[in-house]
Amino acid sequence: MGDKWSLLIIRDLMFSKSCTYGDFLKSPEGIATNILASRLQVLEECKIIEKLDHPDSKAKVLYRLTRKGVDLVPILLEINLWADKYLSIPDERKAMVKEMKRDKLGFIKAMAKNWKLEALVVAPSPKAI
Amino acid sequence: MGDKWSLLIIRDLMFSKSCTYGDFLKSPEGIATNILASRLQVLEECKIIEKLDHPDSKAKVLYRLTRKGVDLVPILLEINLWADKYLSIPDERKAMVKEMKRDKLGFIKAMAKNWKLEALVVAPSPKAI
DNA sequence: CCGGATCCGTTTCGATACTG
DNA sequence: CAGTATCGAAACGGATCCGG
Repeated sequence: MGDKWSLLIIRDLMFSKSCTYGDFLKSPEGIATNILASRLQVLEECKIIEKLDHPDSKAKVLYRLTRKGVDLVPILLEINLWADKYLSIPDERKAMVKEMKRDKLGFIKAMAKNWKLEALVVAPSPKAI
Repeated sequence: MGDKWSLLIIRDLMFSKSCTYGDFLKSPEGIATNILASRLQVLEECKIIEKLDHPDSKAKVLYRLTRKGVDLVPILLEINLWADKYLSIPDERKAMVKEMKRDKLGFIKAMAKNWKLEALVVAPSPKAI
């Protein structure tokens, strides 16, 4: 499951707000629908992501990183740092990389914490508030 | 160049003593000769590895990580830590992972240092001494 | 509409045999 | 030893169709 597309899905889950099938499709790299579906399935079987019912509509599905998935953050972080040094990085991600550099451990902890918060926030629909 | 085989080549260069075409072929994963050749070429084009003449024989070729390649160490390290937590790791690598955990920064620095030493050691043939 | 599944032409991969 | 050549198998990707 360490292929290009899986990595991009994980990246989107971590660093963008992407969490639905449609979100991943919109990613600039342009994944095909069949590839996306198969990768999501593999990642779910590996227990790196999990499916949740979307609070708003039955037709939507939420994807979320599991603990095993969140533990991939340090790897993605190092990849970002390397890419920042040797490749060109999209502007929108520069601030994040800067923060990674400034406080690596803090960044990782913040990510893990965000995940717990989001678990609570997602459950009740915004409309229900 | 972030595919399975390229990663394994880099891993071998970093953590095993592998540095020739033949060494990589002997890796337990069993890469095919044509794939190996193509990946070595790509990695060289990306300036992650470089070719050197083998000091002993014209027929041999040494591959070595460049600075850009050595800078991948933190990524491989984090992958090892994750794999150690969630997958089963070969016994021979357990000691190394333990050392990585104990002193992450020290490990990375040691790797970088080793590289400079090896650069000096490799140049003159052992026979010439 | 959203989340997929299916079909199909094209590209890439990879095992083996072979060459310098 | 360090690679090419060949060729079947697998993966990709685009378009389209299906179910809730």
